[in-house]
Amino acid sequence: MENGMNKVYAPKRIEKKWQEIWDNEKAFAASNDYSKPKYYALVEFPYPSGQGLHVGHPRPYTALDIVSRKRRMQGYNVLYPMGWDAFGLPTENYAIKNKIHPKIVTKNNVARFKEQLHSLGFSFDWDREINTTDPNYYKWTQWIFLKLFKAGLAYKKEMPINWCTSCKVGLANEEVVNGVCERCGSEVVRKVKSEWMLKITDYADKLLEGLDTVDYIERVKVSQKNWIGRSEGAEVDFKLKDKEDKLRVYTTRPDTLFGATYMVVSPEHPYIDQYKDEITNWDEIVAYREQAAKKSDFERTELAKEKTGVLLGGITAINPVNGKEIPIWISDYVLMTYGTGAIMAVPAHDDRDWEFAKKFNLPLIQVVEGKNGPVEINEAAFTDVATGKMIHSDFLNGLEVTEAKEKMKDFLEEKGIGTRKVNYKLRDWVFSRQRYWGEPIPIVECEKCGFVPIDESELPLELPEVESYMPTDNGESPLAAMTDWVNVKCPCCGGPAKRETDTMPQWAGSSWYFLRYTDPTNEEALASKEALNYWLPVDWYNGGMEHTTLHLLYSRFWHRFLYDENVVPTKEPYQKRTSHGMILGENGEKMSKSRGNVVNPDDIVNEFGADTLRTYEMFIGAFDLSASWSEQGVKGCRRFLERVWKLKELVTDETDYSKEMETKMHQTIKKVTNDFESLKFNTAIAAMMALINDFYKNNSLTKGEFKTLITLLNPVAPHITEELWENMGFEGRLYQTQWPVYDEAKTVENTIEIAVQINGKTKATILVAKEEEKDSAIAKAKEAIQDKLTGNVVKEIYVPGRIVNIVMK
RNA sequence: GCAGGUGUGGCGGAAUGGCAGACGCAGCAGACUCAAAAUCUGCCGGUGGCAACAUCGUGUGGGUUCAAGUCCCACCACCUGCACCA
Repeated sequence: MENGMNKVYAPKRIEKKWQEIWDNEKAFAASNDYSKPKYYALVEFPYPSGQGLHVGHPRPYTALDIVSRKRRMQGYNVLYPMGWDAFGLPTENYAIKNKIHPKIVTKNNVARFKEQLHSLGFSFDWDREINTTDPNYYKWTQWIFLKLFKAGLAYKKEMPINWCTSCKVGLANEEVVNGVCERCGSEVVRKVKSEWMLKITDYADKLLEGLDTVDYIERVKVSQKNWIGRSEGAEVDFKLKDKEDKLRVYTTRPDTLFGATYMVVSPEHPYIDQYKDEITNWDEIVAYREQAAKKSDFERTELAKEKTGVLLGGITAINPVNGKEIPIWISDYVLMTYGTGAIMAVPAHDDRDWEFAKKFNLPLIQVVEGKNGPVEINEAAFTDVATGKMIHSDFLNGLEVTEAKEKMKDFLEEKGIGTRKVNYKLRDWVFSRQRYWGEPIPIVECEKCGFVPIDESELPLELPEVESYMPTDNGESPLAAMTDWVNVKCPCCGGPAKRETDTMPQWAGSSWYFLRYTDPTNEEALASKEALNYWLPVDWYNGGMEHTTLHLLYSRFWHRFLYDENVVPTKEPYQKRTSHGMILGENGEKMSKSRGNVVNPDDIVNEFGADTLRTYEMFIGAFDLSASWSEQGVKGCRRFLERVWKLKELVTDETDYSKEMETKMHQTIKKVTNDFESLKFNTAIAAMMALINDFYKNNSLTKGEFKTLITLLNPVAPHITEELWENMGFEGRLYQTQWPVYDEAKTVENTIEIAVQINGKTKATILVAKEEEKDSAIAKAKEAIQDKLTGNVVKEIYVPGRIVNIVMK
């Protein structure tokens, strides 16, 4: 029991001791006993960078560690796994620079990360560790790709890539900073390359509908919806004057068709070349197209969005509803990649069209007015759909906008000049990378048979050893230089063929990793049916806001596809999704080397201990908001743990709760239990701080009270509490103990202090019984404020347990 | 511009429509100490008052209510995404 060494709280010794014990006892291994209730808690697995663990990593890890530890004590079979999202650019760039195999770089980084995570005492099930760069893992990433290919969801397409003119390398968007190469600062241009694409757009509606069935925090749902960007409208055909061809446009406002005064096509629209001979100002058009093509994404978004354009001379269109002849313009505010690449412009009721019309002096025709009469359209476009009423629109006149939309759609379909149409902002997923450090795409290109998938039995298709990890001069992956790897026989006809040399993006391995954790060593399948049936869906997934669009959408897409292929049992992978806020430097700025405000978690563990770091990161503030680091705050948490440690000297032999502390104990259990499940770790810790302040005030506490306290605190500070448990001679291990339960009836004090107010202002407080009747409560209240009852009492309000309010005139 | 979020002491932050500022940090005073650190005790939103107490106070302006940080309307500021998607 008590010995000299344990007089002083020494986290270094205690933490190492318990980490070893937990490892040896496999304390946190998820069981394969599928009869127990399960709980699957998941945090985004890290990219093992060369910098090691950042002080931001432990925030979400500790949060779900708390939930996992608590759930285990409540009798759940908990799966809380960890792994490595280890393919990626920084590793590859490091490998290029230092001429080390990325495999070795990854191995070293993983070892460092693992040691750091281990030192923080997370209850991960290390037996289920996975690594996306392990061929036994990416075998199944490739397997899923083959399934997508066979289902017609993977295809090749010419796409522009970012090309650094100096490095002669294709760059990821993240490597292009302000239009120049991040590494060398040279100009980055567009270069067209044939790329693998995944047809995520086929799943737009399914991904949208699925959101209604899951419990994601609101802003995550909203950004998923915005990213998919569904809009309902119509496609309408405008006849070209004196031609057979029709110019098809997409619009969400078919109701405003009578207000169309011109049309705009994107600079890449095929009609421009098709009618080259009839266009009267061809030179002008060519010049404009060149200028538009040169604009980088940076210029299109960051710079002033002054409208530009040229008139398409010699060609006009006919408005199908009123037969009016209108001009056609070319402008880069119309995108070829959305809708039909052409629009009808209604400047009176669309901000962009209005701006364009003002600049080029084009006419405005108002077709919608306000509910209560005319509105001015010469100052700004009138775009209010909710209150608009149709005018100057023939058969639509007098209708509200929403009615007019439907009536016009019916009309268009009846007359055969248009159809209802749904569009999405979501684009297909560019799946190729011209890089070495990624999963090889398991496809062979045969001159005769085209793209042929390799046979499943040949998976994993492993990365070959190469001399250099540099992409080639013409922008191809380093794999392209490996001719004996590239040249193969066609699996289909046996003729000469070439392997695909592009690799998959980092998003691939992370799109299904949560499935592998359920059965990480399975060689027959990505996971067994039994394991998937039992563990899915993930009950709680937490990750950063930066992943709420792409990673979340991509993994939901793959999961839904695997559901359709009958591989997984649930439509949605994650039942609940939360996001944590960033941890900023002491100065309130983002932590970065250049700002010199980076905090290394190792230093905190060394100086204060892992339990202090964990407690501090949970106490720092609301979990979903960003928070600034404070060394003083860390010290405060260490002080709290010291006070918990020293409490053992005040513990009596009594095993029950004491009379005076009983209510407080039940209240604290209730608060901590609920707060842990609703991300309110800061208030849970505050409640425990308040509890020990009471113990110190009383200068004593019972064994039962201490037991409950350290059990409640265990998920937050697992080492110190386990040590105290052992010191006190309590039975077994703390991590194997039952989570404390509270009695609702005992969470309310028998005598309560309530406020007495006059006209809502507190004047005094009185003591009343838990079930005090209204009459006697009011009588007591009046007695307490006797001298202030000077007016006519018009109303007496009693809220049991809260207040008495006397309303006087 | 659109969407989402946030505005409360010196600071981080608490408050199912019911005593605003729990808990922590910093600060001040005291105890212990030769001294410092650590620890312990007390105080700690503003103004007035020796005090009891009074009065103001949750970004701004209105409103609903016996009662508003909390609900409604209109604004302001900051943060985070998306950004010419017809």
